[in-house]
Amino acid sequence: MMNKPEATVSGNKSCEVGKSKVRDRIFDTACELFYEHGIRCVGVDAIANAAGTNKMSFYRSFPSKDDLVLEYLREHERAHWEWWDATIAPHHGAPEKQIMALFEGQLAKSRKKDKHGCAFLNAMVEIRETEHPAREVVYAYKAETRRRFRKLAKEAGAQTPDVLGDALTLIASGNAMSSISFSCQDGPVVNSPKIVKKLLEAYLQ
Amino acid sequence: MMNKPEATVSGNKSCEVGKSKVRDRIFDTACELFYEHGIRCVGVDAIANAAGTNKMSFYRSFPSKDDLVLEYLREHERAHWEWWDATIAPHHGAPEKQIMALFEGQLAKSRKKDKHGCAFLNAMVEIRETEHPAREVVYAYKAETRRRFRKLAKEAGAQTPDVLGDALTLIASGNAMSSISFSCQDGPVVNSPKIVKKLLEAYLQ
DNA sequence: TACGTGTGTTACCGTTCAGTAACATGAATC
DNA sequence: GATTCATGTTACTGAACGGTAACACACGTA
Repeated sequence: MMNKPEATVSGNKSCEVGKSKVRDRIFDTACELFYEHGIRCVGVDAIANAAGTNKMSFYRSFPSKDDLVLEYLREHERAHWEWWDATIAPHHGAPEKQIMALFEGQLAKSRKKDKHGCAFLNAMVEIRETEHPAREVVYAYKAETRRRFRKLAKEAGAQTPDVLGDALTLIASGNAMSSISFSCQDGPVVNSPKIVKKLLEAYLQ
Repeated sequence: MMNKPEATVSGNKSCEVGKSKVRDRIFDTACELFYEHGIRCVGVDAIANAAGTNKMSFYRSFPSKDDLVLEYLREHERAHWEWWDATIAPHHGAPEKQIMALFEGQLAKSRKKDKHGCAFLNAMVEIRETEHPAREVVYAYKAETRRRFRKLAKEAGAQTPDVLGDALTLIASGNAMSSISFSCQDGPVVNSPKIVKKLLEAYLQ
């Protein structure tokens, strides 16, 4: 269980161009199902069927469900930082605006699709085996979030950047949590941009 | 599944005095195991064995695992509000102090035993069936938390008590989330009292 | 034509888990 | 002593799930 695959298929052309089509379909389907219904609720059979294939093809693409879960989290991680970078990019050199953009973006996302909370936290709750590699992805994600918020706070000129950074980290976490535990349309997340603005005022003189 | 039991045993003495001893042992054990390892990870057999009994005795006390889960959450709810009331009681009439006491208390708890996040949120992640009664307990808990923080903010004299209340709600949620996703000793939660103090200063003139 | 490769299909295995049936025991009560 | 009631014990059912074996087919390429 949980050993590195190193490619079951090794040197064929389709693999270099775009991996396998079936594999992609399975992976995309799994990501949706895992986020919407949870990791443990979604079986291998269900994923394969929803992807229009079957369990055997699943196991030709992924050595185990655990490997798929790990890949699912890594993909979430990648997409998240891509979103983060794209969100702050238009305000280069203006850390306060970057921070505001992040929280407005999070609010916008919470209105659309992120109805099931934070994929990383959900994974943490569902996977309790301490040695499971998925947990390290989550730890890394949380640590990186904190680091980035503290960095932004420092760039914004806060006297206590670590404290402001942690405040932003906590608000962001709280937002993610809200989206799963409140009927989404008017949870506390709607006030988070206002709150963050106030925090910035308070901590930047 | 999930029907009201209305007491399998009805009129014996031991039931009126202290319910059944076995039942209590099972329930206490289940609460610990559910919180530590998650609801889905802990089977009925494991609970019964850890409580020093067996599955049959379990099913004589609880009509189903789902009923036990529901009771587990209600117990968490009861204990939480008991803690809340006890925490703010010494500062009656001083809402600012009450708020600070809550967050200092949360920090103290996070240092001790709450290493596995928020029991309600965890349940929300593990139980995805929308019709499951456990979800309503969580919704109620979150709504009540928000209501209480907004009330405290109002009593403290905030111009925008709903916004300050939501800020406190978000920080508290973020704290709970931190305890599951950071190596606990120095997550952002350690700065939460400072942050809350700053928030109070900012919102109360 | 022959072959390799990716995929579909069916039928399995072994395990875990919620829940039940039937019976045994031991202590208190009448 | 007979009854009652809570509890223990063993064995079972049926379903879900992760994972595998064996075989069939279709298609492109040499």
